Amino acid sequence: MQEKYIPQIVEAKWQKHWEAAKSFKVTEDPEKEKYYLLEMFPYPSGRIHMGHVRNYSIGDVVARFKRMRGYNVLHPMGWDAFGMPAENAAIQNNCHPAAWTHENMAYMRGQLKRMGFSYDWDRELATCDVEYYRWEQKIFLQMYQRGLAYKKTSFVNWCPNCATVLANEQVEDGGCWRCDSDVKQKELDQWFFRITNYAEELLDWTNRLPGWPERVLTMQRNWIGKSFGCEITFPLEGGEEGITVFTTRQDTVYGATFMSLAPEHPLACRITTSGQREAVTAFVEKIARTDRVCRTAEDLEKEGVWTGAFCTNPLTGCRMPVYLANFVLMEYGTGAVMAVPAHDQRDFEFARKYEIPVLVVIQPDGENLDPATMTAAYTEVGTMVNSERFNGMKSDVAKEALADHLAGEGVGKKTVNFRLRDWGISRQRYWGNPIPIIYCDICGVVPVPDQDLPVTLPRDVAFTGEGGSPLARLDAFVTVPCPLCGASSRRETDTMDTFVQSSWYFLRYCCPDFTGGALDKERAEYWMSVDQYIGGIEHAVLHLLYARFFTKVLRELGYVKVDEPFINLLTQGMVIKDGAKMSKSKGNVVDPSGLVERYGADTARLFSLFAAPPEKDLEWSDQGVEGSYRFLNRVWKLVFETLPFIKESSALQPEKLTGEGKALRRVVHKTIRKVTDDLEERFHFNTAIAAIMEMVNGLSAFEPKGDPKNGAVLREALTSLVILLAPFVPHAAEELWEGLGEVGTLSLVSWPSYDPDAAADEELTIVVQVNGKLRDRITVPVAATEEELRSAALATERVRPLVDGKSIRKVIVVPGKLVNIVVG
RNA sequence: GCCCGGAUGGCGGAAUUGGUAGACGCAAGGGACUUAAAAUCCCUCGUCCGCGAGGAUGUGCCGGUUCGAUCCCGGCUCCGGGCACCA
Repeated sequence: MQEKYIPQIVEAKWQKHWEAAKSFKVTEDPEKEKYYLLEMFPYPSGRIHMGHVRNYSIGDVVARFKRMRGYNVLHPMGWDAFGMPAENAAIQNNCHPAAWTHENMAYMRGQLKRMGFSYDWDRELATCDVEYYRWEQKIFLQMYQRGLAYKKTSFVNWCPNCATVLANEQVEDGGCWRCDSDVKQKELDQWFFRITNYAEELLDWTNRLPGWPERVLTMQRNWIGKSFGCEITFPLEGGEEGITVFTTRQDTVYGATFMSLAPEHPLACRITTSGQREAVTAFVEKIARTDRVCRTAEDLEKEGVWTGAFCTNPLTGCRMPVYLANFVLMEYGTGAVMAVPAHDQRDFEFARKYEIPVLVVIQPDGENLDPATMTAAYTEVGTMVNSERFNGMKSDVAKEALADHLAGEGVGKKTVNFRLRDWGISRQRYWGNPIPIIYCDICGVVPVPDQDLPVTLPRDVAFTGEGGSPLARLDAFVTVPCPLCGASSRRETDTMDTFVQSSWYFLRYCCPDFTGGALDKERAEYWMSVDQYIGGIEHAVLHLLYARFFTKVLRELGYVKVDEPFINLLTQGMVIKDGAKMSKSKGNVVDPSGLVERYGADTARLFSLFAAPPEKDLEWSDQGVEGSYRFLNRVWKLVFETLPFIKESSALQPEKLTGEGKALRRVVHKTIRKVTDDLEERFHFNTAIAAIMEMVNGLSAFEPKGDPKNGAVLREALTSLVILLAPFVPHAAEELWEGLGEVGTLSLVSWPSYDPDAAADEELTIVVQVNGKLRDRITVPVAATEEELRSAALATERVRPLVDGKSIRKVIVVPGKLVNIVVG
């Protein structure tokens, strides 16, 4: 080995070695226990950033550690390669999204390889490759056959000037991001996945994923939003039909004084009286002009319009005017709300504005609400009033009783409702997976037949950003004969949401070269589920929920057997600098390439692992990077300078060690224990590295290096040190391993186990407290009995004056820890 | 508003089950080496009092449980995140 540590040379050497030897290639081996480690795959945006470095460094430590622990480790990497930025780049720079994406992938692949991550590159996949997305089309059609994919109309953001659909993030202040025109709501026919079918199961399993962070599970539970209540039907005056509402507050039904419908409610138009028609039409149109973000803003003023119609409260017979209200959402519940102004804040504000009567049906304890003087709705539990037979009951008890009563009267029933909505997957974009559907005027919606799959994305399209999806303007793509009747028909030109691709990529990694279908069942069964998934908290809901849903769908379709895709989840914190997330606009971006050029990949990895535990935000520090680099230099120097003393060493005879040699060996084995625990149980890489640093400090200070009887123990210390470093700084560790004269690739050697006897202390420091205050420390043999501890503690010089002349009330002895003397 | 987190030296953080608070690193100060600087090595480093031995105090604030609380309980303050007209 060289005297001087030159990371650039060392790293290039070992990266070449691993690549040539295919050190990290894995195959399914039933004899070995598998471990599937996965980091969220990147979007090929151009170059990797510090967040990637951190995410993938964390993952690589785990992968390398588990590999050394003897697991058959699947550690793949690929590209979330479809998406809008590629299309934006095409519009702006006149280059094809495919070319842009492939260039980025090539560059970023080089960057990842330069970091020395131990991926099985033979399993690399890109979701924009037809060999990937063709299977997704097949899955889509299977879902369609089962009714899990279906079409319905839905609203999208629409720029009338560009004549194109906008994603939510392309709407800025209610205007188009490119031309600033006012964004309108446009109703389009779109494809949906029936995720709501799985709401109950998705919710249920949140209680069976102990390896997930609690806050992610909480977010998912909130997102699914299960609530218990009743459906109640209010008959419409002068008609057969009624309005059905969902409510969780059936205890307030006697206080319902009007009805609110979503402006989009199908009944809205039909029940409007001629006198109110003009006002209602104006209101509905106004709502259609508001974009979705404003529509659901908190501070939006409650507004509505009376339809001229009335319905009847089925319990009181009370006549209730039917309004349309801007805050009622068609997507939730039934799109209709029974309005109880006395006990719902929104209804209260609405009633005050339109001078609708307020009727109190729940009184708080020790108070007497008067509708005339109330300034806010009372929403807590109280005593029922004005509610006939339920008067005097506690409102929370009445909830149950009323549910039964409504059912008995035939006007309502108990029900549950979910906040979760079906997943709209249609995107009016080019750079995505084409939805394999054909529309025929005669046969209707026709799935693309199996033998015609895949529907490949045509290359020769023009990108202007105007006039909608480029696919829709490509006649050669759109016009096809109907597979059933042969008549000229049209292809679906929408592509799938990119979240669809990321919902099953982890399954395809199990068998990326499989040509017989989406998944090779046998291989998928061997590897699934993912044992450890690592990625950013920003995916807590959407990606992680969709992937769970998709796994369940694929289970139903017979592709996999598992219920859940990810057993353990680690959500790593952000990389921040000067207290803020790194961003171009803040000018606080640290480019990984510059860092790697200057210090090498090992230093970059070491710092991002040492500076903070993985789930916390990491504050970037240039001086901290220097420190990590200094540490590696110290390790290098230590090994290099100790080398001459271990050359001739004989076999290690632990029982013959004494004094400093024995103490050194104790440090070594304690460190192995500590690092193993931190990696295995806790993922506390920062404390593992701290322990290794302490061991290096100990080794550097070890004086009798030249004593031949210490040669063997020094050899053990150095080889252990290098192995412990291997998951964190693999290149330097490989080189040092070779320098020590060891054979084989370090990345593939076995992780050491510690010797409990060697790690055991002979003496312990015991703390002596008087009345809970630390007064002295005593050193005792490990085997000291409680009685010995007690008398030793009482006898020390510092303790005696504090105890003399006072009565000892109690002595608490905690073996191995402390003695506390309580005097009075 | 609701639901989660979190608060420890100048800074990042450690303390794994209620038992030595501040490991490890960074920064800072002092010293060695050098013509000099860089690099490297050694020492000091929570605060206050004391020449010193040592003492007092200290984990956001107030209180409680306990022989003993960064850790458990109750009440607050501040910071971060998620959800937010969800009927």
